[in-house]
Amino acid sequence: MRYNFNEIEANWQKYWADNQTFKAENNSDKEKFYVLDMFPYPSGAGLHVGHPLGYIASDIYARYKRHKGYNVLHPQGYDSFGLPAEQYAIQTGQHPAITTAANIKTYRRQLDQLGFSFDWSREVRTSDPKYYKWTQWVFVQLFNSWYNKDTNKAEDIETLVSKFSSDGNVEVNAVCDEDVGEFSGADWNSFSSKEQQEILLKYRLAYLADTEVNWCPALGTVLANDEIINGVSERGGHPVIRKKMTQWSMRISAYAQRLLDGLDTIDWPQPLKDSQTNWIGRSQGASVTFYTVTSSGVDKRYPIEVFTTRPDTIFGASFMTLAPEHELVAKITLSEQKAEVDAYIEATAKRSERDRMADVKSISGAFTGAYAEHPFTKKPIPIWIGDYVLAGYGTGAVMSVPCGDQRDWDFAKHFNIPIPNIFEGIDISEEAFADKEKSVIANSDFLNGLPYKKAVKTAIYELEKLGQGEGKINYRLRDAVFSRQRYWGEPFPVYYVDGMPQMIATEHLPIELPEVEKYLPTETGEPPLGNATYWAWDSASNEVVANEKIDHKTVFPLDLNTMPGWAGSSQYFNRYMDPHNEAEIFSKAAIDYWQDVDLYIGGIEHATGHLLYSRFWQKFMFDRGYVPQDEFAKKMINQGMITGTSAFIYREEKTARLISKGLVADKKVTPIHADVSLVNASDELDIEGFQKWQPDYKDAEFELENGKYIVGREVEKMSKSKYNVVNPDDIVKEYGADSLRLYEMFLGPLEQSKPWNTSGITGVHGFLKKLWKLFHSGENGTFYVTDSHSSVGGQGEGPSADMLKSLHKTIKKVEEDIENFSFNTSVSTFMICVNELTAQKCTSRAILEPLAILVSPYAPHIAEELWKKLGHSESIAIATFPTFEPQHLVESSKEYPISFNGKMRFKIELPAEMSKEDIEAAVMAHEKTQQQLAGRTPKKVIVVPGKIVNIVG
RNA sequence: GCUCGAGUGGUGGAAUUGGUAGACACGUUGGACUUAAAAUCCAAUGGACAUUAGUCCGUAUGGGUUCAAGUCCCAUCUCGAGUACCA
Repeated sequence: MRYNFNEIEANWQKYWADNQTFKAENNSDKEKFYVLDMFPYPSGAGLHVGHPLGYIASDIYARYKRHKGYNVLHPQGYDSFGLPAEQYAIQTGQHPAITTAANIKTYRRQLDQLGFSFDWSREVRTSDPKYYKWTQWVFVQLFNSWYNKDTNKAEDIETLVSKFSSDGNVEVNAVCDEDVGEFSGADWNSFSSKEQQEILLKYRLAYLADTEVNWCPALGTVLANDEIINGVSERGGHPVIRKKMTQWSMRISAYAQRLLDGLDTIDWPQPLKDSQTNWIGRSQGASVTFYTVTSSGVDKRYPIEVFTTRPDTIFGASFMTLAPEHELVAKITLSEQKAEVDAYIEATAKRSERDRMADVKSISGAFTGAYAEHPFTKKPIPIWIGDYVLAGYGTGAVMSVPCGDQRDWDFAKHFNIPIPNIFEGIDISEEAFADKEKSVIANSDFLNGLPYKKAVKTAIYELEKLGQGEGKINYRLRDAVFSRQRYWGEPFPVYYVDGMPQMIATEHLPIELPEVEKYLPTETGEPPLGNATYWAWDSASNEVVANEKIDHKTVFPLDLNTMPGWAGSSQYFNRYMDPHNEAEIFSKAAIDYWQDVDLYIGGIEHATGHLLYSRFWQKFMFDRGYVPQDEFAKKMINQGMITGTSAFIYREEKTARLISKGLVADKKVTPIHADVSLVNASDELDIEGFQKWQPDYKDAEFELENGKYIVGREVEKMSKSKYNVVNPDDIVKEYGADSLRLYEMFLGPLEQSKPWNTSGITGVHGFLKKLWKLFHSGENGTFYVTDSHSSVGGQGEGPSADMLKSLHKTIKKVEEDIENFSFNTSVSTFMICVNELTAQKCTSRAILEPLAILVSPYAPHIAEELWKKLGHSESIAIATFPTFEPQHLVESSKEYPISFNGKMRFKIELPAEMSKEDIEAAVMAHEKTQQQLAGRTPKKVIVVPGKIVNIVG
């Protein structure tokens, strides 16, 4: 009887769906285990073989944990808001909801055919109003919160209001905008409601502010820092410019230190932690205040605050540099320098972010004519502006120490500014000396002779005495812009009264996305929601009404922006715990039971986006008492990418002939992608198929080698445009889902990226066939299993000692491998096991039953089929994972005295199944080892057949 | 530039705390079965010499520690990922 995988798989998938086999209960006496995948964005292209890699791994782990007796939560859903559906809508007029629904259908079919054990009853979609109701709700909670530095957590905004009305803001230690002035309790109470609202906005965790944003004209929207790669947009690669706009922002900077500290408490991959650490960019140093010198012609003693990590080099500061955008520039520039400075500012503003980054080498700047007083020497130092100082980092101003910083050195050299040397015995005539650990300070008054660390401390101490500085920690992490000028995203539950944002109460949520005729920005440049005619809020009836009813008395305009992609993905892992709850985001009982994610598998590309924002939201939710854990995922695994193996044909430039790879030599050729499905395993091109696929080459002349056209190969990212996409549907049809699952695991370590190569799948497919054949006798194809449970190694039809050994070796290895996520080596272990059992013609139930359970996480369908044939009525999903019983390998270990060369004696520990003679033979075979052992007296030598495993002592 | 990570056959990759390097699989070659093909099964497969036994060389390169190094240490080279005027 043939191994008919297609039939078997379809049957079991239906059985699992009909019986809701993988439904997780929120009430269970079992210990919980939560295995989470990053939910997919349902793109129009469907899945390729690279996408399910992480899902297969998490499914293996989830099934394994179920076998181990855990109540496993393994949900799946869709991150279904996003740009591609919107752009498709712009081009075709098709509503994004329709394309999204169609794409989800394809995804679901593709996921189902791979046999995943998802609990689909908990499916969420971020674009579903029932879901985004709670995304909007979290936003409202953020709006209604502020960050108290004294308690080091987020608190209800009402606690801030009551502080303001009793004592003003002087005693309040909050994370807030920098431009809040001081006021007393009496002041606060005398402010108008609008003034109060304006002040509160500067404290809220979700706040509205005029911020300089990354504006992408081509996409017509702003982008967060993590959505920009090398100065162009991540999606589409369009240029990005700086622009001031009123935007919603998230005060994630309040959590910078906690986001760093939290990394020590979670088991996440080191590269991922490193990239979050770099992104947060903590740097410890000092803030120093310089004052402008009035005698140089400036009208006032303006303070200029700078941030430095090297306060020890303060005596080497020979000038200051301000960012061209710095607000003081206009105030301090002397009239004779004004023309030059203005020209420079204008020139910088014109340069796009990209130009500025591409052109790091060229040095430019302008002198303001003003001077600042050095805090210690009291000597005047010139104030310059230069675009190497960034407005967005620190205070946008630096004290320039050319002898200790290469950029300052280059700037000083270029503009002929003196470079005083403050390092003992260091030559700085060719470059700056930045190695702080090796520096000893000189020419620096009270810092002379001090090493780096002491010098820093002393400098800060002296600055504090002067009242001109203090130790400070600076973070690179900026607040996250939260508004997008797009259609296909969560609308804000916000309307505006007198220009001030008002939140819509929970009971009136969700605010559903309005219908629009066009998905493009309006002619006046408003976001796409500006096209909606039914988009105003009636605060009397609490409902969305038509724009024409706006009267600014009870009917007000709604916010025209939508939320960014990461909004919906920042709380989905918690919503899965109680996805159908309409009264709460999740019940207390549900979150208390499930707590957090035990294993999260997904791509590292979300390191500074989704994964950072989600940690921020979780910490916020923790502060406000909604969740019991302040990190949402205990363990994280980043699966590698499966790359494609592209095929190339070579067109000779002059003749347009298509030349086989081996004949190209040094001819000038253009490589052209060929569809990988037209190439066989020996890299031979199906010429006829190729011409059918690309009719342009119908008459092309092919230059063959040995009558074949051989293509070139290159490993690239799998993508439609490279014609190297392998569709899992095709693989499943030909080899079955179990083969695909096994093969993706067999391909290599989970965390590593590796190229796809379809021809290798025959190896694991052969394994499954062998497993099948083991218990189906050849002639009539009947299922055959010996039921005898006679003793180990005994006569009759029970399992032999060798069979038990094969099985238990496998149990041990597979269990260890699953716990370590080394799925590739456990697949090899299965193959060895089945080969050994086949050689021994094993038909014993006592071997087959545990083996079926063992294999079932990897190849669930065939395992279920065997399980059923063994006479079980329940699904294998609830079977118990076999335990390793070492007595089948080694019944006991004894110690034997062994002598070498008649001289040395030591005891060895050996398995009972080996005779003393065997051991001696094994040891003697290692002549080298013997020689090397001479002169030492090991306490113990651990031996397995033919091998010395360890020498102790 | 900085921060991580990695270099093992023709290929993907194995190798517990240092303990027979190359498991397992692909590919290749030869054989069996077949009219033929597919499928299946068997054998060989790091290199060199020897073809019976065997010997020598081999984990990017050069050193070092150790009885013993793919594994630990130092230096160099190469590749990959992230980040980039962050003061």
